[in-house]
Amino acid sequence: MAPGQASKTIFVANIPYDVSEEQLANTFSEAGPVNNVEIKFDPQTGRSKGYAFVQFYDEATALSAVRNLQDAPVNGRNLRVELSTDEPGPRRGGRGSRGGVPGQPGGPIGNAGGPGGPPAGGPPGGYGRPQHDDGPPRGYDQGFPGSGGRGGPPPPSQVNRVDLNALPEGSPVPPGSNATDSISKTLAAVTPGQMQDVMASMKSLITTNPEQARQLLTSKPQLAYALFQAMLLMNIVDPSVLQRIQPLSAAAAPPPASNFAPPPQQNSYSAYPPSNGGPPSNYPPYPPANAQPPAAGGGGGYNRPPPAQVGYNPPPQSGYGAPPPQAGYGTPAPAPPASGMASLPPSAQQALATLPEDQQQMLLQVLQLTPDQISALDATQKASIMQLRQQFLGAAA
DNA sequence: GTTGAGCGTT
Repeated sequence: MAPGQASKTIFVANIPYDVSEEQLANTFSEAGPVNNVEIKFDPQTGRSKGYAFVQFYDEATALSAVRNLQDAPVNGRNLRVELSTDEPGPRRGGRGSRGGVPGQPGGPIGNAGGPGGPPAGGPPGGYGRPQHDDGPPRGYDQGFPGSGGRGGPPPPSQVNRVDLNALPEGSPVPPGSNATDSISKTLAAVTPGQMQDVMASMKSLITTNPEQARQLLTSKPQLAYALFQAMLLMNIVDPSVLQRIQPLSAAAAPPPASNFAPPPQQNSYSAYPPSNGGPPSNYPPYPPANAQPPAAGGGGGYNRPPPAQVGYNPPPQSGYGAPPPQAGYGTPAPAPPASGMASLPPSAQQALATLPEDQQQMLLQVLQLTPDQISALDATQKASIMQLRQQFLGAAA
């Protein structure tokens, strides 16, 4: 290894036996995005050995953690924090497929099976390990499933940085329209390619710099809203997700406009606590344990629960109510108004006017469905149609 | 109580 190489991983000792990896992740995310946390367990007793390894995405953050969280009190003990010196890999008996020090850890992720690791299932010692993991058994992983190719922690050079201070304020909402209308219109003027670009960038930011992504989305709720809308348009997210978050949002805050839900704030993605300077928000110390009991799973570290259903699951393929934008649904060419449009509210007409004609036709049909016709559809179709109607008709839906 | 896995071979 290169001389003077610092480790991305810190060694944390003096951890109380009853502290979970999640708590540690939470604690150390104060220094920066945490890649992985692994408390070491005694395989015989199933008990924590009182120390852990916390991996960050870069050395600087690891150093910062050593400085800032040295002696941090956790459940009545003061953590001892040092840069880790040892590698988990090859020196221990096995033939090291992890030889040496990789430029980047290919390590903490990509474990196929479930064996090994500390007994997460049922430690005899009566030490109750908080149950949160399911899925990939290795460590506390950050990152999204799905496309993108690389699952591992990005090298610092690839970490996305957004200058949050340089963001434009956005344009004012035109009179006679509301924010959600404006967002819909803006989206309608964006080509699928652009939309995908934005998605990819956002995904990348979330993956590499979750804290900033959180700040971004929190401080620019219109972005969050637009992204969600885009995901619906692109069939990345099933419209039924809407049904699930809507009551939550409505209960949490009064709707800003007559339309539906504000951006999904702290729903399933309260990843990191505010390190500093973030917008005010209430964080639970760590995600409440109201999750469904996972099957005893997993060896290694703790996996931060992924955002519930909002994965990259391609929803229904066919027979799907919403118009899947085939090609160029973004062309902002103002088409001549279709005939039935007069029956729509002005804001809906405006929104429609930004769409290509074939889409206008389709939307008109959807918007003008009678309740009887709608109720004849299956649940999925109904959901997407309701979504469209709400989008274009607002309260009139 | 204080520096970490083993499986099994493209």
